[in-house]
Amino acid sequence: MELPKKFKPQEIEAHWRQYWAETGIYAWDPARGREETFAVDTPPPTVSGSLHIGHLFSYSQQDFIVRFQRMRGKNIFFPIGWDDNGLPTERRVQNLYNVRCEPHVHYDPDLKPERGQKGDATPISRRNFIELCQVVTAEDEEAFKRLWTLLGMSYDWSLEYATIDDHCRLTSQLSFLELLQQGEIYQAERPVMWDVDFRTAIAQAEVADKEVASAYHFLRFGIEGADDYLVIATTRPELLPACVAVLVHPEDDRYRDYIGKNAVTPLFAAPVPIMADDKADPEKGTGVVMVCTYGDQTDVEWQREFGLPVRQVLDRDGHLLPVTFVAREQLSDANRFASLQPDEANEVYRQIQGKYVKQARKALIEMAEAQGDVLDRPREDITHVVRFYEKGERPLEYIPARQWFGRILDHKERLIEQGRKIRWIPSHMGIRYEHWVENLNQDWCLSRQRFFGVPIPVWYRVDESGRTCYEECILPRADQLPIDPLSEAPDGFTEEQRDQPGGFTADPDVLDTWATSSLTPQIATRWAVDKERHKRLFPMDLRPQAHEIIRTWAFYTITKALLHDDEIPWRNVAISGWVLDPDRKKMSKSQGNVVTPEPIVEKMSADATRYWSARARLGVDTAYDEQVFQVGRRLCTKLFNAAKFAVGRFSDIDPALLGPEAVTDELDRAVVCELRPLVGRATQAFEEFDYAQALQLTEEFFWQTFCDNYLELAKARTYDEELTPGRLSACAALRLTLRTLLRLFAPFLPYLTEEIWHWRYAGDADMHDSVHRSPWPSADEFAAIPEPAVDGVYAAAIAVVEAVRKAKAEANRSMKAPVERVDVMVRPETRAAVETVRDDVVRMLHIETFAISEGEPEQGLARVETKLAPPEA
RNA sequence: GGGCGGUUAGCUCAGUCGGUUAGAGCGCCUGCCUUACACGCAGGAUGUCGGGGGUUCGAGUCCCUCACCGCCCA
Repeated sequence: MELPKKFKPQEIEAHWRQYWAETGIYAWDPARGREETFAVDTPPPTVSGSLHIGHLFSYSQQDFIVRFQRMRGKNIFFPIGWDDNGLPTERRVQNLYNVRCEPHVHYDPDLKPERGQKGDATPISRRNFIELCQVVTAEDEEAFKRLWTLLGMSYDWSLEYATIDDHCRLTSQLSFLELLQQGEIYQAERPVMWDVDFRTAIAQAEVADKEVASAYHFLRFGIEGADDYLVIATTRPELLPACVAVLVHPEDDRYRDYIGKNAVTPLFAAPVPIMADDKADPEKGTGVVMVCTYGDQTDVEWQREFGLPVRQVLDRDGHLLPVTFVAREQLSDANRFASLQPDEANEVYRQIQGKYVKQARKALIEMAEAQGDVLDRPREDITHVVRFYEKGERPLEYIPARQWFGRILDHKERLIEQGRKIRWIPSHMGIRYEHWVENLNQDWCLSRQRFFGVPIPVWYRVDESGRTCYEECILPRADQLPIDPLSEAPDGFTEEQRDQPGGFTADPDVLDTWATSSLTPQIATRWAVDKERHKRLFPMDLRPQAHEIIRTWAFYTITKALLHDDEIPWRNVAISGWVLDPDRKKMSKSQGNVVTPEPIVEKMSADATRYWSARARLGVDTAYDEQVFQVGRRLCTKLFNAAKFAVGRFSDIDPALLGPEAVTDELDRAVVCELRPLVGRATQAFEEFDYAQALQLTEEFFWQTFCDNYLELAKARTYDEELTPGRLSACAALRLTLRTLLRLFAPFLPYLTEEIWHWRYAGDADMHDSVHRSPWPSADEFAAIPEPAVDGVYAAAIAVVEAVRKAKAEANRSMKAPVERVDVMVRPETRAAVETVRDDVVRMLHIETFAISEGEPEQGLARVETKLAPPEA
């Protein structure tokens, strides 16, 4: 094979990318046993999210570990999927086509909306909407797949899945039915955290706290039967009509006398009890708090604890519902709004009814100002923390709704135990998991009032009066899955009976995307359809992921594994850090500091990109720094050149003459002695998932020991005209050392190492055609090479070389400048080592006279005096 | 407010069990086209290891404390 003259990474990478695809070297072998298998559960990326440099970073980090394990002989199970179901896709479709899903709109088979339309969003049917989602995700998946391939990810593409595909829907629905049967899933009507824009319930894991500007409004509440008032401070005056009680702290002397009386809300004149509770913070506002339906989580708790009435004023869009105030004696279950002055209250409410929260707030405050005796004092601007849906734009509301829930609060202790059985890298990430579980305070809300997701596989009976009987679920058989209850009728019913008295109705909701994403191990093992295969792959060995999804992906996956299999899902979790912008800020689309990955790979090469990722240890955030890519590129160039040279020195010698037994020269044996601990340390680092350390050690050895020193020392012998033992020894040592280094670099630089491998190593009997299936280096390979007879051979050579080089540098002379005389003084015990390397040193440095004497050097191994030959005129 | 992580050369980062004079790369300076590589080679300069206190024969490393930065959770 003719060696290429110039290093052209793009050509090399394109070539080997194709080779890997054709040879299928990354395929999992289902025939091999569990103990020799290494199974990886990679979180499928959200394809509708934008690709960014962080993807390259964390996904290549998992590939380093996987490639190491593959070379250790493991049968790698490394599937990849796409997380396409859920809100990000829906939102992307809405924005892309300017459409809005309206379930009551009829399906239009010819609908072909154009992208980038302006104006009001077009309402389209649920089915049309889902079809658009599928179009968009298919495109996005291609973009991701292209990037992973470009980057050299060693996935087994035959295991590819998408969280909305048939198999994933089947798995997710089966999980739902199993847990329902186990009693781990239940229905309840209760206030849930609700995003008014997306019109859906969400779970605790999807909440993001944000600091926002707000204001306390100080409202005077009258006291029933007394000419007195209390001042409450509220940031949500629009909920005044929903007020059901007033609370103070039991120890708060200011208000002790009011407890047990009734307060009267301003504007609405609703009588509400004044009660005491520890959770009323005397320091906050005036120390008097109004309880509403529902201002926040505490309101929900107070309502439940005190059995307070529910006065729902917000609808699912965040508008104020129509309500009517009546006199207290006319109160009924259907009408819970009491007022001492119903006419006035209704007049006030009419001004805010139908408005959004913010406008209602404004209108109510204006009315309060107009009344004169309602506002106690001017508003006080504050900032406070408000809960948002992580993808939402307006604060969450608490809206009562019937939902499916998964029991997690009952299992907190066990979930913490499960977390402790898993090795977290770095270990403090496990603490974050524990804290998350400890702080859980709600069961998992599983229902989403959305469209592009896995349908909840449930129908309900409709009784003769047309009422939906939620307590009478009709469930599909496992062999019917996946199923869409909105388009399929349950056994024993016909489609005509849908939504009819005496018939059935479908649960219209889809599952939380995490209900499916939490099953990625089960999806990949095919738990739903092949229990035998599942057993052979589960628990998996590794879950690589980023730290922001510990509370979601890791947590829910651990939960599902516990509930289904009473197991941990994986033994190790490797947490990658984030890529920050050069100012150490988190990259985000809104800040405009996102780096697009594909051009980077094309410009820098995949290997250089991977080098950059490999320099960062697990869990450590990294500032985006193009200089590091340059370092990677230089390393590649250096490796290319060094390999080309080394291979060129031995390529015309029969490899049979270049086995370990040919390494007879003491210096060559000494460099093998340097190599041995490198292999040991790099292996150990990799075993501890510290690929960065392995790379650093390898790189250091390669550059300094191999290139700068050993190659130069051995070079002269490789130019011997005859096949002398010295030449053979040098060539054999070069061949073996480079062969080892290539494999140590292979997980990081898969393209270049594969290229070089195929120059001369692919045919080695003890190796594989591909460097990536060849065995990871071990000390056994060098067992046939004895250690040098005397100690310190390599160090002795370096001591002399460094001194002479320094003399040349200080004289501003070329490194090839001839040296008239070198006098080396060493301790007697070092003399033999210097004698050993004498010839190589003399030839390398162009020394005419080389004298060794014994003595006591002031510092270091040797005192070296160098006399350069005079420069030629 | 609670928790976790970090703070080492101008920049980006290593630093093993507490042990010699604290390291690398980039950048900077001085040279060198050397039969692999100038994307290279040789040499050089560069530190209050965030501050303070403690343990120890000895602390970048262990303990306490403070400051600042980031993240997670209230």
